[in-house]
Amino acid sequence: MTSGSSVAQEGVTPPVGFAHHDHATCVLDGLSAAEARCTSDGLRFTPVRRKVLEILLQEHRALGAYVILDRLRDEGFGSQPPVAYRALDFLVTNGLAHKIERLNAFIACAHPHEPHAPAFMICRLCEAVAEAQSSPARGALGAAARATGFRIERTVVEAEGVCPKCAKDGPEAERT
Amino acid sequence: MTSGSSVAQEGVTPPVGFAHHDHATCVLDGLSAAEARCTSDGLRFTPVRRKVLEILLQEHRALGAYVILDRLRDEGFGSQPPVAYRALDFLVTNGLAHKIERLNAFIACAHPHEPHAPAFMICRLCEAVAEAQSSPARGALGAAARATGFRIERTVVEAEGVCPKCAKDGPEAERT
DNA sequence: GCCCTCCATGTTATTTTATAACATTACATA
DNA sequence: TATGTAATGTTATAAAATAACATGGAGGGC
Repeated sequence: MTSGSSVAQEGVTPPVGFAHHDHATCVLDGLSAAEARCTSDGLRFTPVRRKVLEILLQEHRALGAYVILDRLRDEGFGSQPPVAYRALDFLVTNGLAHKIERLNAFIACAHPHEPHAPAFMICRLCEAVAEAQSSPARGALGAAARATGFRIERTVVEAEGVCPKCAKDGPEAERT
Repeated sequence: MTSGSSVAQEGVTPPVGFAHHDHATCVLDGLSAAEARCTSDGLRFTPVRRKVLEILLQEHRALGAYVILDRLRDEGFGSQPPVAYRALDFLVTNGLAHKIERLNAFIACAHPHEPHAPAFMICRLCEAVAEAQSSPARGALGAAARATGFRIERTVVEAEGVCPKCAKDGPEAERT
């Protein structure tokens, strides 16, 4: 984070993921935030769940369940699909991770502290994913919902495009 | 919101799908709009593609590829997955249908005339889906993208919740 | 008309993603 | 320690999607 590169506009929490930052703290902060949340909510932050969150925190990209499963196997955990899916389900249910529907893949939550309606920016070149906040009820979708009487409970907001790094690295450069 | 159940607010095109309407015209209009589009763009609106669109138009809900495939088989078309996936790919590519990522399913486009950024409202009780327009670049997501230099090319906006009919039919009534 | 090319379709096989169902183990606490 | 509940391990299978190659049909150039 070189200063200024993630200036907040219009009160938006700046997204993590594209900008330079001390990545080690992402992992440590994420794990301790999760630990705190689970303790205060009476949830069990078991070794598999912790390991899956750690795997996710190590990247600012979405990982498929089977990639996670491979890494679990390498670490000596169970290696059958339900092991990964159950841990992911726990993390998603409790707001510690999100599913990127567009990719059928999962990513650690970047703002595990408060409840929020996440929005994602997915780079189609380097596959980086950054999480921002959305306010779906406030835009055109919210207006349409109010107009029809639809009650929104949950939203999926995902933008596909090109991240600043890839845009700069040369037009349409493929992933190295 | 009893009267004017599809009143446009804030310039929003009212979504089709939840309100009463002459459903036969959905199918006919959809097919002729598609026909027109294909003719003017030099695209081939073949029998399979037409049939898949017709299948989709018959419901205001998203259908999985394998449901579509079953119906194709019933009508004497090929019955292997690629048949359905290729037709769906054609329809989605050309804006005549959309994929609902959250459901891994497909729905006919409700506004095949102009290019648009679709947004969907998905009822978790009756599975109805209505299409609205979104302006993702204008809200919090757009602000985050501008703040980081992310270039948005395509958006997925899907709201899950309860449609007006199900909300009225009794709290939490399951689908009959 | 005939050939040629392109595009669409048909078909087989496989990959990727996800869950059902049941057995076993760990944890809490009465 | 007995007992209930939640988590994990394991087997099997379902659901969604695509790769790869063969066949067929519509149009254009000759």
